[in-house]
Formats: sequence, C-alpha cells, structure tokens
Amino acid sequence: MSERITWLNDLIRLEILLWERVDARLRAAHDLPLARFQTLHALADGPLRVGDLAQRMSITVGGASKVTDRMVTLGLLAREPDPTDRRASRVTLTAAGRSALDAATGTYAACLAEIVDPALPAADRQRMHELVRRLLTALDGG
Amino acid sequence: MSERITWLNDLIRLEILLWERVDARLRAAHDLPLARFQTLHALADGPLRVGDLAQRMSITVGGASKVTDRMVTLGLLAREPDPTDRRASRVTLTAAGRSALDAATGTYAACLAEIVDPALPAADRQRMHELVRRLLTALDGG
DNA sequence: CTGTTTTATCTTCCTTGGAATATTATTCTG
DNA sequence: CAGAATAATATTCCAAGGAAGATAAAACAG
Repeated sequence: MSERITWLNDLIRLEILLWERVDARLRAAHDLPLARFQTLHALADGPLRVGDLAQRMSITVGGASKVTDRMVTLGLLAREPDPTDRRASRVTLTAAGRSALDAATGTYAACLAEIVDPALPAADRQRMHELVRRLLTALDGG
Repeated sequence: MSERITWLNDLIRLEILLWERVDARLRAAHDLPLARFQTLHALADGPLRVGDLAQRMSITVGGASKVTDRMVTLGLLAREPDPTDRRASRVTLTAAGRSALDAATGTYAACLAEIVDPALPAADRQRMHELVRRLLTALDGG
C-alpha cells in the first residue's frame, strides 16, 4: 500500500528535480524557460491549432491559449488564421521562435545527458523510456 | 539529440497525467487534492520543521510556509513551537489530518494500481521504481 | 556582553495554469 | 435557409508556488 505512494512520490519528485535543473540551464543559457521550450518543441513539426497544442502539452485549451498569447507577445510564435475554420487559429513558430528552439535544443540535450548518463547507462535509459511509454499508452493512447 | 527531449518530455507528460488522475480521484472521494495528500504524507512519520517539509516535498521554503498556512486553516495541520529554536515551528498532523491521510491512502493506492497494474506487471513496476530511485540519488542524494 | 552574520520563517509580488463562462463560427435538422 | 446544437478559442476569476526581500531569533567573534 505504502510502496504505491512511494512509487508515485518518487516519480513526481524526479520530474520536479529534472524540470528544475533543465529549466535553470535553459534560462541561464538562452533566457528561455523550459515551459516555453516545450511549446516551441511541440510546434517544431509545423503549425498546430490551439486545441491540438493543448493536447500535445497535456494542458487545458484555455491554458494553451494564454501560453500562445504570451509567446506571441515575445515574438516567438504567431497566430495565423486557419484557412478551413474561421473559429480556429493555427499557431506557428516565427523565425525567432525557430532559432530559439534550435539554439536551446543542444543545451537541453547536453544538460539532460549530464544528469542522466552518469546514473543510468544507455540500456537503462532505453528501458526506462520504454516503461514510461507503456504507461503513457495505457493512460491516453499516446 | 531529439531522443533526449522525447525522453524527458514523455516522463513529464506521464507525471502530469498520473497526477491528474490521482488528484481527481482524491478530490472526488475525500475532497483532498493530491498536493494536500502529499503534505499530510510527508508528515506521517512525525512533525517536521517548515524547512524540512519543503525539502521533502521539493518545493521552496516560502511555498511550504504557505501550504502550511492553508492546511492549518483547514484544520489538517497545526504549528507548534519548536522547543529548541524559537525561530522555527514544528508542523504536525492534527487528528483530522491524520484521519484524512488514513482515509485517502487506500484510495490513492487503489487508483494508482488501477492505472499502473494493467500496463506494467509487478516486476516492471519494481524495475521502474529502481531506475527512478537511481536518478533521484544522483540528483540530490535521496 | 555587543555587534555581525547566519538561519528559519514569513510576506509580497508575479507568473502560471485550471475551471467556468463567454464569444464566435460551424454543422446539423427539419 | 432558420434555429438549435456543437465546436474552437478567448476571457475572467481563482489557487498554487517561485523569487526576493523583510523579520526575528540564534550563533559567533571580539
């Protein structure tokens, strides 16, 4: 019973600590908090509608709308009208957003590698990712 | 490079989704959000000073101070003066806090089991916990 | 013992994101 | 096509926690 609690507690704590570390590094190196990096990354493969962005980031639509607002203000994103649905807008990376993403991606990977690699060899990292994926699939088909 | 990002992204998303599910269940069954449950659980083994509570929960001291305020108002926690240091206060469970914790613990474990067990057999859950622990140890010696 | 430094906590301001609601556009029914 | 139902987004209000500064008590230097 209590192992269950420890199990999730530890997972949550891990996520918090990893987030803090990577966030601090990205802020220091690129003035780009991790939350913004993630938004950029979600849009790397092309524009998304606000709702799809929300889903990909596991936040609410309202939240995604506001994230978009802020990052449009910062010049990292742009809203363009969806040609097929005038209610919707397609959120897209600006040139500045794209280059912020490109610049930060290396920092992100390096920082994470610095933390994770000494603790887990490649096989274990791989195994862990696979376990996470299996749980994600069970949770939302993703 | 990009696998690194997916690796952490997936971990973060998993944490968000698990949090949401368990949080919703605890709210529904006990009117006790997961953040409060975690606070109660952190204090289950005995009183802690605010700073120690903060550390155990991986939040800031200021945050812990405010969590304590709210939960004192709710009657779940109490502050008692630390006999050895008049700057500090020892945060402790009230009877109501203890019984809320006891009641919610079963719900928490059951909810988590419902989600995790179909996706991961016991051996994998165990393995995953061990990987998480190894990373935590690397991150903060915990 | 007095002044400085450190420690533990609290407080204020700010950002973030959720919940609920409003708004506007689309789709569907008849 | 008119009206109702639905869908996509935006907006308002609220709770939570971080950062930085403010207190208050303790520890320490002399």
